[in-house]
Amino acid sequence: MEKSVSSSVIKRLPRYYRYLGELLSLGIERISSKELSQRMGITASQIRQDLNCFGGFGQQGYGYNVEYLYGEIAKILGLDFKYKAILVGVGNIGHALTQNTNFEKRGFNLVGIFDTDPQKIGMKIQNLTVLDYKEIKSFIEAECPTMAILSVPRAVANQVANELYDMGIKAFLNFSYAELAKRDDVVVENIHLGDSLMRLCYKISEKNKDEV
Amino acid sequence: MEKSVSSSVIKRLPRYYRYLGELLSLGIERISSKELSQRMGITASQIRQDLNCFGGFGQQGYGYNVEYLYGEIAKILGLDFKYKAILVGVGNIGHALTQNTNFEKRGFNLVGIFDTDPQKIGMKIQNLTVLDYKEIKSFIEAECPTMAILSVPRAVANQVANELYDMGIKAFLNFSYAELAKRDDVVVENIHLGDSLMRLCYKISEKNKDEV
DNA sequence: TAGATTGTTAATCGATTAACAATC
DNA sequence: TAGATTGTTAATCGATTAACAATC
Repeated sequence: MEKSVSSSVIKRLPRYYRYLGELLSLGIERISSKELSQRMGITASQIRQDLNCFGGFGQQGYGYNVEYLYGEIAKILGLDFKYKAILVGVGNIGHALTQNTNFEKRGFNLVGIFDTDPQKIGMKIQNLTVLDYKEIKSFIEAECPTMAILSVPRAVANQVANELYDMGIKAFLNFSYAELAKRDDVVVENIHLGDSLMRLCYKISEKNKDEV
Repeated sequence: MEKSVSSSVIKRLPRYYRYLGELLSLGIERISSKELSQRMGITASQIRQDLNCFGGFGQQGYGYNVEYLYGEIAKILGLDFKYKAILVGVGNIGHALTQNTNFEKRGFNLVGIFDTDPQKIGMKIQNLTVLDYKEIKSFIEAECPTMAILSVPRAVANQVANELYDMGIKAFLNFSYAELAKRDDVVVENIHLGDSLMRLCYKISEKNKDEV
């Protein structure tokens, strides 16, 4: 029904949200697109265009109320509703995630952790106990989580994703180096650390070339 | 001197590299832009345009030799040269990184790990001992690392980055939630896990709207 | 040679920036 | 009211796709 918002805009939303959160914590009440643009290093035009994809949140001659806009972006992102999430694979990255990430602040509620390794099953992580992956089906049926964080080895990533899909999970945060097969009714965010390293490597190499 | 390649193209390079690596391990010798485009879910035109930013790696009527192209992209990315990297901050994420990431394959060589926490200093991680952050200056002077992985708390991220900059480090892989101040002679890759979570949250919320 | 597929130019599409009337 | 700044339309810019001549 609604005209869908371009992915370029979506990618910038969390960054706006972060900056506004910072302004808020600094006690700044209002901000103009011009000042925000200077802080963020983008154009004021882009900020106004981006925000107007979702509605008019500002006021002519005044700018934007920081607290209000912060709240509105939270609503746009869907952070006001906490989706249930499970973590599949307690590797180092999976483990690190549970410790570092404030899921609650980013729209999620971690409700279950799974692994196949007997050494890990039973471990306490945060306020949760690592469960046997064999129990995941009944768990999902009972709890109906929306999202799964995939932190399993590359070789089994697609198989696990398919199993979870069949159990009803249609959203993935994918840390595995595998590329998940695309499906129309599934949303995925990939975090490929290796790709980031390679891009950085490229940038360093380019810079060095220029200097020589 | 060279016309610089657009960042849209750069972003795709690691993905090409991954796909080619996979083809290589499958024993596939040659591939046309058409077939690769189908596998990757992009257009053949885009693949040819992207590659031709760097040179003509294919052959009319034949396509691309997988092994050759794989090697060429590695060169473009700079993976053939191993830049020395240090890890600053042995939080969970920092620790996880050292275990999971095959730095060698992505252009880097991890040569030092630093923290300020006495409990962590002296720990053995991989083949390295965690050193006191106080010693980092002399270490950098001796080893001349190119890149630093910043895995420190948000509050000190910019301060640490500035210190490292003054010691000569001009490339950062930033895991901290802070946004590093931009400098002309510094290259940065940011990994903001929180942003990925929020984007996923947005996508889930949008999907749910459509279904209602 | 005929067929296939590249490299490259031209056409299209989308995203960003600029401009300005509306309005607080 | 005058000044500031938005929301929005128009202009520009860049990236993607299509087309095709070159060539293996």
